[in-house]
Amino acid sequence: MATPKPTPLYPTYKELKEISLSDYPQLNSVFTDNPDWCAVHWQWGKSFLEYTGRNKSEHTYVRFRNEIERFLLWAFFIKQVPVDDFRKADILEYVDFCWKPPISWIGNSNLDRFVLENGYFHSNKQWRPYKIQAPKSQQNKDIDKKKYRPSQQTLTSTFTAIIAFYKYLMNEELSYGNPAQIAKKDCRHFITDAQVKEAKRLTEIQWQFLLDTAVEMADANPIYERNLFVIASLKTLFLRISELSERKNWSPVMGHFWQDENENWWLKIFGKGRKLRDTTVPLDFIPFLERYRLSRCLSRLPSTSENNVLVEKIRGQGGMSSRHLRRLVQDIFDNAYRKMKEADGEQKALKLKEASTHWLRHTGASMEVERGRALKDLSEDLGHASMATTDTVYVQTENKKRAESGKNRKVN
DNA sequence: GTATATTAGTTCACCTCAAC
DNA sequence: GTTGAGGTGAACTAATATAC
Repeated sequence: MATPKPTPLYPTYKELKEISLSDYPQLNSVFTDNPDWCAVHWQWGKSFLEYTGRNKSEHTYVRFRNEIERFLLWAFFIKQVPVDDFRKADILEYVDFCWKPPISWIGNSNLDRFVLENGYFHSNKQWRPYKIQAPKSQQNKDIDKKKYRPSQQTLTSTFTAIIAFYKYLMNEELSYGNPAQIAKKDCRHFITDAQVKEAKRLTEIQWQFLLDTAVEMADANPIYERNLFVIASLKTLFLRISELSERKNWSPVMGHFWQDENENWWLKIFGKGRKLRDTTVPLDFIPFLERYRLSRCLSRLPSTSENNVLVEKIRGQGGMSSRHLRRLVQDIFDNAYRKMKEADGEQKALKLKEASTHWLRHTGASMEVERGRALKDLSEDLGHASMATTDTVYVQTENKKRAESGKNRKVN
């Protein structure tokens, strides 16, 4: 039997909120051409996703939308059984499907689900529920679709989403059990991972090189003052890229730098999980703040009431999106990579090519650990809810001990 | 502390619009 | 009118908050 063609089921949250099926001709035909329960289940999915979009972060919406969409597509077209009739075995069957989806359900590029044309949202025929990601090293697009395998993380997320979906249905008294919860324990695709993670950080030398490059670029062309300020902030203040960017419920402004009664500088940060924190601002960082402010024709140091955006757009108004901030950082990485390759050879520069913005947070924090900063203080500056996170991710006390004790083993 | 749930970062492709 | 700064949507992986 030929595998049915997949079709998108849910648009973005903004579009879902005001969806009218008469504007979605192909989506609508899915319900007229299939058993009645399909339309009912689509409505269940819709209300679950609306609930997610309303109460959770936009990332969670996207995450759950993708999973619920796939799950329903499988139930509609492959299994052809209503999801409230599913047992553990059915969920396991679905996960096997996710582990190795049919080639015709895998794409290799990002495509819109729906295309607006003449006032109608047409389902994009090219869209696929799964996507194979070519590794950064091999950019050619003809990667073999048979090689598609979701990562362990992805598999976990799949379960998480379906479990959350069933929980919602149970609360609404639409389903009487949570088969996904039980199936997870029996899934044969999970492997226990005790591998030592490779540190995602730059060495002291690489960081120095990066900073020098940024300073040089800013000296040569003031347009790069912004890039310099961004990388200095990310590394020295251990920021996440999102914490510098404009978000729906928070706009970082210069006034978030403030001084306590002992003239210590602090920066107010709105972090992950809607947590507000103050991070210490070292004296060494102040000159970088000053030079960026002077390049923007602001006073040398910010005042508490100042509401100029923290990082300014060159064109347009308002704060920057995380996407473009990332590009600014990448620009410096690229330049530093080229320079280091010329100076010290490809091998030494390689890390600069691999590095991404989050590495700066890691680099800053790890260097603090090496300088002997108390774990508790560091944990507060990073904005972690628990010190255990700081230890496992940044310090890796256990691995260091193990490496040390294993180092001097003899061969004979 | 561990396991689970949620939220963020990464990368790609393509789009839009402000400033020259 | 170009052009490049900046935006959006997508699918994935990583980080980390929170429940247990």
